[in-house]
Amino acid sequence: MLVCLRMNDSMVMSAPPRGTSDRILDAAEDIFAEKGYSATSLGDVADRVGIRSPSLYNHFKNKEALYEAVLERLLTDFSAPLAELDSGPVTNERVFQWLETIVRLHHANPNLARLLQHAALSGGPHTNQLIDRLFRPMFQSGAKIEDADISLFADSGLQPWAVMAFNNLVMSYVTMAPMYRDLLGEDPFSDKALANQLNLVKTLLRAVFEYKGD
Amino acid sequence: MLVCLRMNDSMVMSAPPRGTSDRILDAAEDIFAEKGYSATSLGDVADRVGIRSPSLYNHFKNKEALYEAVLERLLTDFSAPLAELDSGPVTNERVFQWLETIVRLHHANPNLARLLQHAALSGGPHTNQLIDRLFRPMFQSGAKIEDADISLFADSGLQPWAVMAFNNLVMSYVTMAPMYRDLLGEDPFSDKALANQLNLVKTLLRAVFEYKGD
DNA sequence: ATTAGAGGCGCGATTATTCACATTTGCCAC
DNA sequence: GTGGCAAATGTGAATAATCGCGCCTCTAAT
Repeated sequence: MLVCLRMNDSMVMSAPPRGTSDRILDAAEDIFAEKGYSATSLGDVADRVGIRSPSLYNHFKNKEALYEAVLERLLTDFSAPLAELDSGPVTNERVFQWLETIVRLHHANPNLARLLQHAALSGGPHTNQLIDRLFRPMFQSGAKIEDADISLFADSGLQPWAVMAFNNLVMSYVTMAPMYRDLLGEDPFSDKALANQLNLVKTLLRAVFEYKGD
Repeated sequence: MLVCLRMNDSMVMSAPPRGTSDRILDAAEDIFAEKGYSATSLGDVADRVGIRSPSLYNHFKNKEALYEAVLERLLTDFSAPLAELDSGPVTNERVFQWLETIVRLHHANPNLARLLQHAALSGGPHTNQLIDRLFRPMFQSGAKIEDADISLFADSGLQPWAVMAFNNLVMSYVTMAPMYRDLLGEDPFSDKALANQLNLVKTLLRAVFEYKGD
């Protein structure tokens, strides 16, 4: 027996405004990020969306295509803010901006870091795609270093490793978050924790800049 | 047709000296570290050992018990060298030793870091066990900080976060190793890379110690 | 001869994927 | 509005592959 045959405006507004495809992407992103590609079952994804797993195939060709779509959406979200920082010479100030940007991005959505970590661990075929889109721009951007403070690691050829080290510092905070919660008894994604992380990581960067070698 | 009915001494020496149980542990450790618990199939483990998967049950009760054994062996390997550092007051010099020790340990066997990262990502029931055995001793060891240089983060309550940051720096180098290989074109586990990593991470620590705040 | 350890067989559960079918939705002529 | 039609989107059933795991047999070394 049907009670309501027609929807009025208020019902439209209270309903989730996102399409099914987007809701599938949301659910799949979370579960892929948590369990990795092969341990994720399409049944789990479908359950979270509230549909049966065969219905997924109305929106995505197969599991691999769903993963690619999740990755694509994440990469575009992260690439845009980072591309802004790629113009002009690399200065002391710009490095601080870059660091603060990636900290805030990964706090706002931890899933890219988690997906990347899964890919790196398994060494699967998705690894290269992530490298090309996220990391290679950081090194082959024609950006020249002009600030003398950054020359600490430049001499010894350690600079790319140092950049990756700071990047890992940020990403591992996110991928280790459940452990932080249990170990230190604090929500690692609270505003307070974000401020802590920003403080810590910028202090570290400042120490590097002000440390004039041995 | 059997050609050799009895083994002589030279044959014993040329054969792998380890028992089947140990070879299973070796194989399982690698595969668990690579794919995580649920994505690891006992068939893969058995294949690498060179036996059929039901034979595994002659040595381990089930998949979970095999994982526990792998974890136990890794934890004992890592706990011993770190326990040495836990006696006496925490000095500047001792922190450098701790850092060098964990870098060398994780280079010698990257699997613990990978296993830990998988556990942290999935937030599974193994996480707490790892926390208790690896990290909690680092914080609740009655060790008192005596060296004034370490007081940088002590005031702001950031110290445990700073310790975890340096720890993550080391572990993420290992868990991201495949990505380093593709991105920088170098073997991340070569002796040269180990020296690089030690140089970088100790420079960072020295910078923190010599940086006297804002 | 006893026994540890390996192989073969197969059950039951889960997985990705397909297919045939039901239902809803957007749209257009009237 | 109304009727109808096609496309989009849902469902249950079925398939083939894989997985963890138990049972039984065989073999080789003590």
